[in-house]
Parts: sequence; structure tokens; C-alpha cells
Amino acid sequence: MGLSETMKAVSDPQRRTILTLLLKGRLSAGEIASHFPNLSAATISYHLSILKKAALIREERYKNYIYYELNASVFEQLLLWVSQFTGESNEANL
Amino acid sequence: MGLSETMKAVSDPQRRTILTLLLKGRLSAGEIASHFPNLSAATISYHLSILKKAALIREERYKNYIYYELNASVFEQLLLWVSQFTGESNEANL
DNA sequence: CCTCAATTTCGAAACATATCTAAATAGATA
DNA sequence: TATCTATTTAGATATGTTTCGAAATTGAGG
Repeated sequence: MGLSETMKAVSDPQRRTILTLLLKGRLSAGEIASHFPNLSAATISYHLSILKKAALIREERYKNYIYYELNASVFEQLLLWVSQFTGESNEANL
Repeated sequence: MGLSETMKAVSDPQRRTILTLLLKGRLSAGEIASHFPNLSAATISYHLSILKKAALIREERYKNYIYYELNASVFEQLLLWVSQFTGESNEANL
């Protein structure tokens, strides 16, 4: 927790791709990994652990699988920080 | 330019502090540096160069000084990315 | 044109991150 | 319980980042 942790998590392109994939719904670690033919499963697991530590995603175990899904609430904080610097008209919307 | 560059620039705590300082108005490199007693002027200059490369700030030379100020437009892109993951009601506001 | 002050650039050290392969774990099911 | 599959953890390496002190640059003003 903490803005730095969140921002660092989100500043990596592979991790942003993971987050974008999860926009469409939850996916298992393996399903996520299969979208990255150039990265090992271990590397994906590492990225997932960082996203999880930042609470940007949540994990749910089912059978043999570990499913990951977005945890929208943390993105709100991110939005809050960013919107200081924009029109400011967004503030009312949070 | 590019979201990665922007996000990486913004993911460093010292750089976020610089951006927050600039919310109140433009400051010279030295004025910025004086807010960081624990960092050298060279280090601040390095951070400013990263923020500038990401176009989050703009520089203006006046006399002996180099003044820095926020460049709000790049923050909009950041907001756009983040708001995908939140309520989505913000989209209309950009 | 010389010097001063503000700032940046350079080169090096310390630290952090992303990635891999191989090994470990955890759970399902034969 | 033995084994298979999904996933994580460990250890190693390569690359990238932050920082510093010292030197270079730039512009102002005597």
C-alpha cells in the first residue's frame, strides 16, 4: 500500500498489459502467461506478485488454478493523485 | 512521449514531490533543490531532466535561472489510462 | 573579457528490477 | 499414496536507476 508501490507496479509495460487483459474478466496465471510467448511462467508469476502486493489485483484459488482479477478500488487513489494535475473538474466525479 | 515514459517518470517519489511543488507555480531549479536538503543539485537536475523528457514539465530560461512549470496536457493521458479501470463515469469528463 | 552564480553533464558507486532455469509446493485425481 | 499439472520460489545474471562529487557550461554583469 502506498502510492509509490502502486505507481511503480503500474509503470511496467508488461504489468500494464496484464491489467488490461484483466479488464475483460478474471484469468488464471497460466492464461495470462499464454499472452506472453516471450516471457517465462516464472516471470509472469513475479509480475503478478507485484501487482498483488500493490493490491491492484486479487487472487482466488479454484481447483488447481489461481485466478486473478482487478481490484478497482486502488485505481481510484491513482486517479485521485493524477487529477490534481488536470482540469480539476474531475474531482467532483470521484 | 509514450505512456511508459510518463508513468516511469511519475513513479519516483522525489519526482512526484517536485510535481506537487510545481502545482503552486513555477520554480527555478535551485528553488526546487532547496526543498530537498538531502539531495544534491546534480540529483535534482537529473530528476528534472526525466520529467522534462516525459513532457510533464516545461522549462523557461530567465536571466541566470531556469524555471520549471507543469505541463498539464500530459497528465490527461495518464488520467485516461487510469480511468479505464475505475467507474468509467469519468470518461465523459475528459 | 573575467568572474560569479546557477545549472547541467560526466564517470563511478550503490542499489533495484526484470528475467531466466531449475527446484519446490500445492492441490486434484487416478 | 503416487503422480500430474499449475504455479511459485530460489538463485543467478544482466540491465536500469538513483545518487554523488567534480568538472563543464551558460548567461549576467562588472
